[in-house]
Amino acid sequence: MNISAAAAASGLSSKTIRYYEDIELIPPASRSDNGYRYYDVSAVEQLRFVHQARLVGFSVAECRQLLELQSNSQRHSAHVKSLVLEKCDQLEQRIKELLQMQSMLRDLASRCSGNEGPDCAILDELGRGGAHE
Amino acid sequence: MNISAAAAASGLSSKTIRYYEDIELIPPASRSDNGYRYYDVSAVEQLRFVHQARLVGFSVAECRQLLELQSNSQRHSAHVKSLVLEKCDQLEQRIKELLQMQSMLRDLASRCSGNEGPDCAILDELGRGGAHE
DNA sequence: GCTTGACCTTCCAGTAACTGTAAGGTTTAC
DNA sequence: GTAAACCTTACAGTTACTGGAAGGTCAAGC
Repeated sequence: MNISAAAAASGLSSKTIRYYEDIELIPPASRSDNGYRYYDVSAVEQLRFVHQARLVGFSVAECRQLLELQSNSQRHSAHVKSLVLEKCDQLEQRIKELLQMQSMLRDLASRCSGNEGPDCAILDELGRGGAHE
Repeated sequence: MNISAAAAASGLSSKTIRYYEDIELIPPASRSDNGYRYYDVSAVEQLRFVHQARLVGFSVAECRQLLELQSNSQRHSAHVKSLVLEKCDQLEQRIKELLQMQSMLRDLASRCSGNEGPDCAILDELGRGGAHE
């Protein structure tokens, strides 16, 4: 299939597939006589693999690692699992940070009357370095 | 005070302060005779303002808006408040996404035995596009 | 046979928000 | 007088794409 069909089947965009080939995350696609990229079932599966890995939060560099593990029959599944659990922890950390930001924002909003006048506790607090907690 | 003292007082790095000046987020700092940037109390307050706004999740472009509002005595505090509440919603959305990623990862991890063998449900699932939910 | 639209190709630039590094001037302390 | 610790500018690199230009190819319809 051509690149746009492979894109549809994998969930990536054509542009992104070309980009991944460019940075050598995936091997160069084979080509039809006209020079168009051509993808078979296993190539599409690899694209889907990368797409899914990105969706759950792995960076492109980490996807590279995962692809290496996938093609390595000497791998230990414990290694793969530890990458997943580590990513889990990173997400947890990030979620905590976002929750804290959100609570600071809610706190700021609650102090502001939100009317037609210029007096604003939010601006005052930010200027004083007042986003605490 | 010099830039490094201003950095310490505002929470930004010297590099970041120069960068903000470069992109005209903040006005050019005044200069001492030797050409060094010089910051007075109100300049530092502005730096702190930006730092705090970034900390709670505003983009640089949004910081620009906030600084404009801060310097505009005709502002309505309702406007500021609505920016804060909107950012709150965006954070909530992002947190939901991260939670979902995390739950997909946990699900993947739970299916993998994590031992010395190569068989790995995580790699299988990613290849099948199996990170669902 | 020709045109039109939807594909495909490559290549280069831009995005966000910095950070790193190089090359060099200044100040301060010993 | 020299070394450490500042400061300056300018340019490249990071992450993960996305947009756009310029041009080749293919299938359908007239």
